[in-house]
Amino acid sequence: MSRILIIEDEKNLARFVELELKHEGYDTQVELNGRTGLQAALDDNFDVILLDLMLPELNGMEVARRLREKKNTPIIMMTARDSVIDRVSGFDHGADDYIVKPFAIEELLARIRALLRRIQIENDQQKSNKKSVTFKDLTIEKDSRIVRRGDEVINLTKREYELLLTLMENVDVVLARDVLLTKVWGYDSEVETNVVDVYIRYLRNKIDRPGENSYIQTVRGTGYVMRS
Amino acid sequence: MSRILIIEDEKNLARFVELELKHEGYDTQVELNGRTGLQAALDDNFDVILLDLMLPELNGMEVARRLREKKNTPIIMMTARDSVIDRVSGFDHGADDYIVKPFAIEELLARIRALLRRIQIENDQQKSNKKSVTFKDLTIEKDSRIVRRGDEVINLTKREYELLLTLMENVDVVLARDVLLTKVWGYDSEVETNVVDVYIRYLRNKIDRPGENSYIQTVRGTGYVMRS
DNA sequence: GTACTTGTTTGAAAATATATTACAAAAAGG
DNA sequence: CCTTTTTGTAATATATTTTCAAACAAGTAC
Repeated sequence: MSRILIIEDEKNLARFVELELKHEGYDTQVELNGRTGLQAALDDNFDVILLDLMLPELNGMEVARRLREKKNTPIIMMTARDSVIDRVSGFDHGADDYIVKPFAIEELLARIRALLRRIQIENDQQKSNKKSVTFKDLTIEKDSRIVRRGDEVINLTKREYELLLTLMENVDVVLARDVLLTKVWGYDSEVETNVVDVYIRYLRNKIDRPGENSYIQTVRGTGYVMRS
Repeated sequence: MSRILIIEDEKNLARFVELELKHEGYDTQVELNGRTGLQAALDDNFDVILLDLMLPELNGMEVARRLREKKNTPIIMMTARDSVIDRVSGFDHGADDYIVKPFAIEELLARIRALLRRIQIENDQQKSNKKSVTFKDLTIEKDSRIVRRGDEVINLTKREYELLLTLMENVDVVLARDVLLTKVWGYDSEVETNVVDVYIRYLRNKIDRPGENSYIQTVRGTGYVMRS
């Protein structure tokens, strides 16, 4: 079930849209001003955000801009009647679609469906599309499988490479040993979890510089993480 | 078993719906007008209220509005087809879903199930789905497991972290020692309840500032709580 | 005030988690 | 085949955490 955040200060409209969306089976949340709306959008992972342009405390444009610094949650901007300028700058600030008030609920529903579909397709494509991954001065070129620390090329074995890639594709997410095990060794692997530790050590030997803190942090009792 | 209140003046329809709901295993009660319906809804704790829009003595909109002043019992509004205009124009009545008469009983059942599920999920999820949790100037980022008091990062062990998270996901709820034990140490843990006290102390040492009141309050004879 | 209950603090032992190492088995590359 | 490299295991060492229990402090009831 898709989750939709409604940021709208006109309570009646917010309530009405919420009801309609729930009726359609979406999971919704309403925030009545820009500040709490932005907070909710950052704290939580919504599939779509319906964002009013005119908001108290923090206007819609500003909410979109600040959200975009951290996240790519798709935004449908709700603007007052035909202000073309708003439209243009709305897109500039990271809206993915817009709808002009007053609108028929059916049109909104159609736009949400279209956006969800579009995002879905983009996501599928994008995952396999990123060509390189970076963490500080470490880079991985996926096509060539070349790993560099600064200018220096680092030779990794297959397992080492995949373990590092997994960690680097999840910067700031603590990954438990068994998660790493299924991601790198496969869901049906029957190796001891200790191999993860051993490979972390191999990686640390190859990528870290003596005296400096390791790029790969241990979170005792939980797993490993590369912290930005 | 879920309890459902049916507020509907057409006796045949009310009777039919009641029968079907009982057949599905719900516990039901019927009220035939708005006044007694509202009274019943206030007096008793139902899981869902089926509310007809057109009612004698007090119409559905008014029932919903007055109920909402006191309670958040989920409401499914039953509207006639031609009152669709009502919902579009300014309605602020506090329904959680609606169904248009005449409806197939299966649709009603599906909407009740969906609503019950939604409520359930909302209750749990608001806690566990968020990426971060906040209490005053304390924040927890769940992915990275980083805990901050203001700008300062606080290092917690696994147990400390889970205990704090549990307390912060239940702000203003007093949690008994044995509840904390099952939530943090697991339902089959066999440690003394005193370890909870010990860990509360560790947490206080790490998160409180000298001279200030502790963020974690003791409720003598009961347990601990973080009060907002 | 005294007895009693409940919560706090402590230090040390026990349990656990992680790091490190050496080595054998398996795979890859000639 | 033989050599080299990679992979996984197991044992040991080290570091950290968890737990317990006892002493102490603070409330509560009489």
